Amino acid sequence: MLILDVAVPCPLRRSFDYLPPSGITAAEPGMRVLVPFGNRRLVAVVLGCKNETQVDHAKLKPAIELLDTQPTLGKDLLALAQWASNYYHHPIGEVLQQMLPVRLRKEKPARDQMEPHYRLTEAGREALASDSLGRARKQAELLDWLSHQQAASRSTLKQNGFDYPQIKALVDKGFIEAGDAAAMPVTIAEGKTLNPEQQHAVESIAAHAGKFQPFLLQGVTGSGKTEVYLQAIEHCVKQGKQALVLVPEIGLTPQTLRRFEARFPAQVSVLHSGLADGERLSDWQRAGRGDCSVVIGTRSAVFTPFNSLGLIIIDEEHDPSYKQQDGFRYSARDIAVKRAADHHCPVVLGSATPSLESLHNVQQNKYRHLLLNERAGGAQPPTIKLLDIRNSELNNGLAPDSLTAIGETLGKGEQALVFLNRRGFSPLLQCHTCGWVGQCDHCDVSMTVHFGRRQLRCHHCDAYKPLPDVCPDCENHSLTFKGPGTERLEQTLKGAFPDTQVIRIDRDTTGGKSAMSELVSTVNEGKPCILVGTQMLAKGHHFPLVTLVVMLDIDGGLFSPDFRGAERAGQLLTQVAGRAGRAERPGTVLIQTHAPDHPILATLLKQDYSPFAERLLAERKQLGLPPCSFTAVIRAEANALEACDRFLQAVRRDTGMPGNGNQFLGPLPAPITRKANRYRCSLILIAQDRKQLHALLNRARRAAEPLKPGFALRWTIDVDPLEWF
DNA sequence: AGCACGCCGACT
DNA sequence: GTCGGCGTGCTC
Repeated sequence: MLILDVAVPCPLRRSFDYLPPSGITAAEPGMRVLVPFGNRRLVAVVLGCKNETQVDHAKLKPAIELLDTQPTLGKDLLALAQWASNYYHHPIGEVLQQMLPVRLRKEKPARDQMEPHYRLTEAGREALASDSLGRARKQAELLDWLSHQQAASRSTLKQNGFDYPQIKALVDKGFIEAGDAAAMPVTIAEGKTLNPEQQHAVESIAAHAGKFQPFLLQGVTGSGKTEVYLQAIEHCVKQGKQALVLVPEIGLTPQTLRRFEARFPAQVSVLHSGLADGERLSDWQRAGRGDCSVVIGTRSAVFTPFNSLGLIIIDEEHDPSYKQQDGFRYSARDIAVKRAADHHCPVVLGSATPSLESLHNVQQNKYRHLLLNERAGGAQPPTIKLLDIRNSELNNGLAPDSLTAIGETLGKGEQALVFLNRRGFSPLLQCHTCGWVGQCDHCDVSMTVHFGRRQLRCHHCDAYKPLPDVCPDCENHSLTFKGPGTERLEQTLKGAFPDTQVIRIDRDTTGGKSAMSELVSTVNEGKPCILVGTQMLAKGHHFPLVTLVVMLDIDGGLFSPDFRGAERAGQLLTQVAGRAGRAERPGTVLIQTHAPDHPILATLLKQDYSPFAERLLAERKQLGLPPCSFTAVIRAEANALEACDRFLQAVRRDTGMPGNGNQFLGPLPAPITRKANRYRCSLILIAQDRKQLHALLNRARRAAEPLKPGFALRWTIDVDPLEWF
């Protein structure tokens, strides 16, 4: 009797046995099946076939329908899912569900989505040369654009502002033709000349083709990491293999994308969250067929199927967006390294400010270190100055010296950037008469004032209410704003420099689809202006005319209760500093601080990230914290704090004594105890090696599962957590 | 996670 | 008298 072992997308840490659908006598692992589950129908994945089952035959149900004729998930991805399920202690069914593109999670049968690729015909080339399109301006633009690209898919054309009617018109005129991606010629555009450091990096990576080897490519801003990626990919593609490039969530800027597309015409697939499900599926399948050479994508792209994977690149590898922060809490960076090992290929982790994890791996000789210290075009590193603001009169967070410096910068016809990692007008609304503060009804935090919207908003849940005119308690007109946010800074700066454009960049001003790129292009028109923004400013985008950066609240990171606070602060500072000054214009970074003698700032002042990181690493070693130890967090969430605490106490007790340097921390209540009306506690597990951590987690799981908390209590496991709460 | 089953308060 | 609140238990 044929029995299917099936992974069902539900939070249960096991698979389920089913009889095959009627008429089906064979199924392969990796195929999707539609199964009855409880009283629902779910798309599940076949893990394997067997002849017998422990399950009572009366309970056994037949599957409804086999949805694939070919396995959707190949052996490699299936094995990766099993590995990830064990590593992250997450149910296999949910892991597999995350691997599938959204389209394939639904019960429609899979159909290969072949997206046509367009290229110029001879007639088109002549038409372009003779400028014969006349009034059809958009069509002429398309033709011109395509002539530089060799070929492009419909979605690529759409991304570049060309619509289907224009494509159709040109096809009808015979100026362009459609074809399969596979039939498109693999061409590679000429690369730039490399400096010796870049050359060495590319050669090292290329020399390890076909072998598993991680590289940490550490290069200061402007040192040309991308060119190294491109040429390493070129080697890979020339051997007929595919490359995967992972970028942080906001790192997929149009500039970056264009650079890849220009180099590998018609060979790049893009996978990111903004894509429509259909487009996503088509690029996913295209990669699986081997019809593209390069896949660029954010976190989930690490699960893209490949025909022949030859290289993985993880850009800005320190970026926290690689770690999924809910549900299946995987790290795309770590999974990418595992995938490279499975596929016997090199993997490059690139960053100007590497994570301590990766630097530790270099020290352990697991990763090879490639350094790029030279800045392209001989640009000078910025000068970093500390501004002691103790006892200084601040104007909404800005020190007088900062304002002076901004004025001087504008006077020189240059641009200034003011960085504050706090959006909104003010983080606190308080009554000067009775002391009332605007607090969230659902979380233990104060609400942020959003002046433009005349609202109080909670930054931890989606609560908001109208901004009161008088104190809700004592009805006096004595409400005051405590502390600045980016919105307030914008106002202050507009007041101080009335003739200068102030551009604010944060989540509130970049909400629209193209808002961000519009703001960026306004800045890069080159007129003197002041940029105000949150950490969105620190990533991805280049502002070549910014010569002054002012950082307002670095202290928060330095004294953060989170053990990664200092690492984050240092990375942020280095990245933001990298925004200042290019080529011929040296930059200045002003750091406002109450702790000018802080040793971490002192180390960073030398304008070198490496000694700073080494110092932190030594500290982590001494304290037995990651990456010098291995951690996991069990979090509990319920309507009452006591319930969480009691549950985690019980888990800790039933897990037993860890010993040998392995230990528990907690249960500890989260610093923001109540969030969206839920109370949260963490139990932290610290182990001396990976194996012990997993042994500990297995025991904890066995302890937690039968506890049946009884209340509406939810608990989760987070392996290699970025935060303890 | 869903979804059903089951046992106690304010409504036509 | 019932509609519906969410506590608890199950899913091959």
